[in-house]
Amino acid sequence: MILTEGHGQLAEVGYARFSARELAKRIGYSVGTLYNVFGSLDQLMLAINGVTLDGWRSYLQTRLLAAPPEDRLKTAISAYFEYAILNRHAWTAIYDFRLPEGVEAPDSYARKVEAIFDIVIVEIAAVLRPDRRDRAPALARSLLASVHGHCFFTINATFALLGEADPLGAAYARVSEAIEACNR
Amino acid sequence: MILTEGHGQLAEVGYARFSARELAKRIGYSVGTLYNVFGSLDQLMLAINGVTLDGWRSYLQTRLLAAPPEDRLKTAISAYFEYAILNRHAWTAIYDFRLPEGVEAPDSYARKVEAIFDIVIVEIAAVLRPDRRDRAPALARSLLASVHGHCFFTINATFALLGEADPLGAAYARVSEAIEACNR
DNA sequence: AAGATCAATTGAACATCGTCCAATAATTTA
DNA sequence: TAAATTATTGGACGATGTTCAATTGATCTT
Repeated sequence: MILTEGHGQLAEVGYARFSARELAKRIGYSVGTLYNVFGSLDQLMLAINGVTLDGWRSYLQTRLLAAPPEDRLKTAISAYFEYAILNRHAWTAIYDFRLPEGVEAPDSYARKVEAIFDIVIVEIAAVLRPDRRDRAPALARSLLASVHGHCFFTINATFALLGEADPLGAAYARVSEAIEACNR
Repeated sequence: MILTEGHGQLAEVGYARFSARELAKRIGYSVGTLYNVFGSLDQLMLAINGVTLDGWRSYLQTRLLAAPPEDRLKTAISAYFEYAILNRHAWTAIYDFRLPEGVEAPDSYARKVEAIFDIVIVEIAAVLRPDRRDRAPALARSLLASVHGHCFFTINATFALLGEADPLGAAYARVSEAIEACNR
């Protein structure tokens, strides 16, 4: 309940204007309680970003459920963009927020990231030649990065600045080429 | 001088811990002066990120000057990564910082981004079939996004978390495939 | 040289933030 | 019921972005 409200506030105002005090006000507790529960703002942010990751994974899964077999990859990429655009602030907060140097994210958080990654691995593997399926994880990582770049440049207006009219199409083209190259 | 010192502070402490008051202290002026000169923290950040963009472009150009003709693209991608890694904090600040909604970056800033983009266009065009050279701008935008994604996941530890051992190699593979596909 | 005009610079004041922690309230245990 | 444990509070602290009347410094006029 703290987390859903926190996620809500983050989605509204964005990472830069997110405030623990404001969240405390919204859930009807005092600031101190938030700190007793989470220990620090960093841990709270981590937990809220975890909610976003869960929602993102869930969105991808739902969209893929209704995807025609021949269009699953396109659906996955579209869903990636859609969630980011529909949840601009929460999505960008995943990348805006960084743990202090040296501190690394707990396993629970890493698993949420891996869960999204795993969805993509399956889809990539499905379109690879059977004897090349072992390349799916590495290819999925790389294509996830490519799609992320396209999505990020869409959301932070870099593409708009450069006059790119079809970021989604470009992302899909790059993914298709890579898979084709791997299957050749 | 304000800007170089500001860029220095940003490179040291990172965007999250950057402070106008601290910068004022470093340059021997008061906070108010900083605001008189730049109007707001946003404008100051924009100007400092502009310094980073200039440095980045300059780094790319320098590295390309010494690049063997057959390896120019690989050099460009490597240089992209190198600058980001060598200037973690300043580089990530380009993406951490965002203007308030509705406000867009001034032309001077857009031109700095385009300058980096233009460097890549030239290199892409050089490896495209002459009759496909018109695709260079769009392809450059897309490949820049792909490389950015790989670089970003390298720096924010997503790749480390996923066990990716060779992000640069992956980025280069994706770029090569796209160019090959375009030339086919 | 003195006075007047303009520009540059200051730093205190304000609201807000993350963080801490002794004090208080609520609940559980004995 | 009394004691012990847990949950919650909210004021205090230092630091932040931002503003702006007051001050200093420079330039020009006469």
